[in-house]
Amino acid sequence: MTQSDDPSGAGRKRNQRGVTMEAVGRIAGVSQVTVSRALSDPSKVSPQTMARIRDAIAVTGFVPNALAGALVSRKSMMVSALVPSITNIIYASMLAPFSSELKSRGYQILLSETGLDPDEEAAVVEAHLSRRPDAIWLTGVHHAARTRRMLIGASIPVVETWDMTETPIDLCVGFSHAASGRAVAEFAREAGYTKGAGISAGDERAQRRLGAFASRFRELSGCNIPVVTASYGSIAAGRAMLAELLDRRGFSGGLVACSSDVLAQGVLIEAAARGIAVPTDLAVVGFGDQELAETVEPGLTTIRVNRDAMGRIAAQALLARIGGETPPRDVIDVGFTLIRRASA
Amino acid sequence: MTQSDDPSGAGRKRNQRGVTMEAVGRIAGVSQVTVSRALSDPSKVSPQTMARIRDAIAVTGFVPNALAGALVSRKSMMVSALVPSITNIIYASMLAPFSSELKSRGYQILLSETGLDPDEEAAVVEAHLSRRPDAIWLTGVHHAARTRRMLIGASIPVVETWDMTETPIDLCVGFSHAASGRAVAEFAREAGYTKGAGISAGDERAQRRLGAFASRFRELSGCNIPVVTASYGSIAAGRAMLAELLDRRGFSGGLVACSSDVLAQGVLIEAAARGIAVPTDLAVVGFGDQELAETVEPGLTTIRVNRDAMGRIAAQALLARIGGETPPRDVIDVGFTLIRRASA
DNA sequence: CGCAACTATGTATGCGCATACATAAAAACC
DNA sequence: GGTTTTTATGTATGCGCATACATAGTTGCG
Repeated sequence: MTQSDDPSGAGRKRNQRGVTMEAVGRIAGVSQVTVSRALSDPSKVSPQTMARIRDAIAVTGFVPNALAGALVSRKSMMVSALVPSITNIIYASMLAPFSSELKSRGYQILLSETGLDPDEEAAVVEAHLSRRPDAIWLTGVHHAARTRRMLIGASIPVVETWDMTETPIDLCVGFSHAASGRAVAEFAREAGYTKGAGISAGDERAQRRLGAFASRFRELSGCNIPVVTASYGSIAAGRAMLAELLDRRGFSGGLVACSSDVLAQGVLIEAAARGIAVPTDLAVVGFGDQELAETVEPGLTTIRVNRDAMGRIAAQALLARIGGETPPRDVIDVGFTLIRRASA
Repeated sequence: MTQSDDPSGAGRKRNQRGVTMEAVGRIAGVSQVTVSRALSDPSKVSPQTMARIRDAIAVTGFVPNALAGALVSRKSMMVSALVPSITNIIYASMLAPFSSELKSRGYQILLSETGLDPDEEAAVVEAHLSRRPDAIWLTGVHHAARTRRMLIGASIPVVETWDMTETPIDLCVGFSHAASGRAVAEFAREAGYTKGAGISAGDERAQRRLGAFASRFRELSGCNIPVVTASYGSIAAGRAMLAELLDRRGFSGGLVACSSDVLAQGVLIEAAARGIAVPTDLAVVGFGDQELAETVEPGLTTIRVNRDAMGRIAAQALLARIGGETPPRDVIDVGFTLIRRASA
């Protein structure tokens, strides 16, 4: 018995701040279900009752317990989002439209960083699944076997983003990193650059872009080009890697493809510091089309990926799946565009 | 009766993918509680039983339902984080250490963007409280009255960050925006700048910084200085605002204080485009000490705020409160530092 | 050997809500 | 005016787990 052995009537002391629908109902003179209905579908409740319930809610400061609601209804109204890093604007800028699209439909975001390690991702996925999200967003398409198993077992909609695969766990919204690298090589050829080099960050996708760039460049020009790898894509790393190419790799000009705009900005700064003219003596191509690409001097030629669309489309695909629809395609390639500015 | 009227034995069809502790226990030959104990405190279960349970979990792919656990234990192991925008590196870089600190203690982050509108924040706070977080992080100290009421009513630890107040809802970890603005004015005086101007983003905290800068500048130099406001702190806005100052506000040199490093970068770019020498003809001071401040040319003089410490300290303060400790101080000022580089 | 203390497990219960089903009263219909 | 339909509400139930309490079996100790 929760209430009945509390003769004082108010039944309040049992837990300091636990206003429930039961308590609201008692004040409004109705039962718990009626309160529940008033909140989920006011048309099912008479206007007078509605008013009394509203007053009771205001008086008590009642906030419904979504945990209990989720437990019984099997709908948590939460969507998990797993990104490698929230401080990386690339991921954050996909997350923002994703999140806002879902918020407008009443969903909340359970966010975690996974780093770039598949095992860490698996642990995070497990923690998230224990919260019973209604859907889940993953960054990338390479996951631990256990991750795939858990996600399939959970039988919830899953969207993998920021990459392409023929075999999605469920849905995939992204683009081909290899194709973007090749596009830069093809641009280099068309623009007449016969020498080249690459600067990559250490993560697998960056290396895939630069690897594809280098091998396509070789196919088209017949010559091998140096690719150097920084552990992390910072401006400082971009400067250091250009120095490395020039001072120790025998690179002496041509087109430098970078795995991110930030690295490319470092290259521009180092070139300026050395008095190397861009694009005359050195051409630079970035990746990402962040704001800085347009504003640095010279403007940065780069690959634009529609991150906003990716976030939005991923959210819509999940919402459709949650609604039981079978989407026409499991895999959506949002593509990319090479934006030519002054740097190459 | 959940199981007993299912004569087929396995008792599985009732809900496609709902492996429960009950089901795991049936396979391992123990009861539901024993499974619960095995997971929460293995020392309470015999090694043989533990092994059987582990096998059963592996076979079924069981993932505990944290919603149910949270409902009964009244501990959700979730912490809410409310930030104005996740794409703003300022907030994201506080969030990252905050999140990682909490993750190491088993907490997950429920994240939402609030924008800069107090009413929107109130709605988000309500949605979060319905999920019964064990604590909550807010950005800023100005909230709707309803927000304060809800948070006090929820009786959970609350930390307000990225600002200072004498009257925190619960805890406050931040710094004084006004003091940072005054510090720039005092630096200007000491460095010998007698003329000045300000460029602010539209949000209240930015305006507070620039307002304090302008009034302190006036106190020290006796002259009024123009302050222009951009709705949003972008590079393009920084360029446009410098143009505005020069072309329409009669500003002709001296020190320009900007409410963010990004705006300051725009100023540097516009100055370069106009052939104005920095710092000789125009001195520039930013705010935030983002990576670009160190790498742009000339290096940007700016205010550094230890965002990493703020995130970490806020997390630790919340954890202490959750653990029932009474912290020595409710309000922690992490301060700021003026970093002098070449731009001023 | 007898009783206390401990170990390993089980039974009972309810967290707060949504859902299925039941019911009373009012409205609609021929 | 009686029957059907609709409206407004209530009763009963259980989601999956943690917690309090109960109960065998086991060990310790004088």
